[in-house]
Amino acid sequence: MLLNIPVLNKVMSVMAIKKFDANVVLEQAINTFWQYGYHGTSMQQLLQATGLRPGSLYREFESKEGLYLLALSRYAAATITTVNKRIEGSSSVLDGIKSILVDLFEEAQAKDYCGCFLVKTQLELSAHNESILTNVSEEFAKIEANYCTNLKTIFSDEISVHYSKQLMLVIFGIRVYSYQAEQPEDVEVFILSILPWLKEDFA
Amino acid sequence: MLLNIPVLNKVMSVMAIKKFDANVVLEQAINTFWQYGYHGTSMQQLLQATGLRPGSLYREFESKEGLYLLALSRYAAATITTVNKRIEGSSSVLDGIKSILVDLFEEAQAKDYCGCFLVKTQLELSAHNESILTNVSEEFAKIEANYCTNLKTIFSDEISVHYSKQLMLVIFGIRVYSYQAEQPEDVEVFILSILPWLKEDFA
DNA sequence: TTTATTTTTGAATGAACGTTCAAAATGTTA
DNA sequence: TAACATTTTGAACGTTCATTCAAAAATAAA
Repeated sequence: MLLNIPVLNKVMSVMAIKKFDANVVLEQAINTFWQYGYHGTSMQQLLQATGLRPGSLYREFESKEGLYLLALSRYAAATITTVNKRIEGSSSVLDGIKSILVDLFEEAQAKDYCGCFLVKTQLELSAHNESILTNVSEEFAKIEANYCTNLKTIFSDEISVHYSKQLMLVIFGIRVYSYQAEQPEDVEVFILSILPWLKEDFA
Repeated sequence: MLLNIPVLNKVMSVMAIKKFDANVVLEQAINTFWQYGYHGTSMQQLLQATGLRPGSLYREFESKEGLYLLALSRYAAATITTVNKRIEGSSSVLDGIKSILVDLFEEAQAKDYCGCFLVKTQLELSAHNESILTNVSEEFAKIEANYCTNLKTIFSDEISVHYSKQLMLVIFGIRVYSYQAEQPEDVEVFILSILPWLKEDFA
């Protein structure tokens, strides 16, 4: 295989091909970190999960922390994409948001449920690594801004800002409350009782 | 000092006195674990925080895990006590609850804010230790039941159950959302917009 | 085939981890 | 003072941690 990457007027050829797909490896790393946390995950676990040897993993990702940061930003990007796809695929913005919240509750019924990677990172690492805290906060700000943008197609700017704050708080609440045993009898009713404006559907 | 502890018809005398107060040590351990998490806290840190030598600490608490579990249950007990004292010291149950929520937001402004020890434990250790997960869930159930009991002095049983669920979700939400930068302009207004029933004051 | 370049391998490394325990210190009783 | 029960001490232990790097393998161009 010849890649023909022009670098400084030269043509580089690749003499050995990577045996692994970095995207797949990242996905596996996300799942491991997500479940066990940063300090709770050992390199051994990551090597096992990815099937890589230490040398290869370090050549590609620099360090455990480097791998974690990449996993984190990958996860954050996927989150926003998922939200928007869900809203687009719904009959209305409010219906989309409502179904996102209902799903959060229902995901939590899975026995391997492990909450939100961003939230877990925030709580675990806020005391260790200020830059990660900033990093995660920025991602949450993006997510909130994204909800706000969607709400502005229905509500005034002021109300959209307010509702998107409520939304974030409730999402965080669901993310933690879901760990507790049983689901409310009717999840949708419960959500609408906290965020009644989700009922008014301007579709 | 003679303690005179009767054990099996004998009188035991204490020949050497403990130099530390186990309650103080526990408090110091709580603060360290609370801030850095279980895996993020090393025995070295705990020895430094408590001023104990490894032998003394292990003689008293068995292991790192033993110390953590004791710290956790101590923290949980203090939580319920604090809630009830706050409600008792308020002009009404609803006013007490409202002020608890407002305080949660304001605590988060402290630069050494580290959220809720129980929530952090739940998120960090749910994948490692099923018994801790159960433990924490039980504590949350107690806290929810305690809110419910207080609400029943005002509302019907059914409504109290419902409202205490809302309350727990919102508390979790505040606990996580607070990490994000700025406080809402008017915290009380924000809280009342999510839990409007806190407004109706039957004092 | 030789040369060139990149990737994989995996044993080895030093540091940090949680934990132990024999010896010393402590303070009361006899 | 001697005998004792209890606590403190802290060096040492074996393990696991994240990480490294010289050597081998892989692949394509010359």
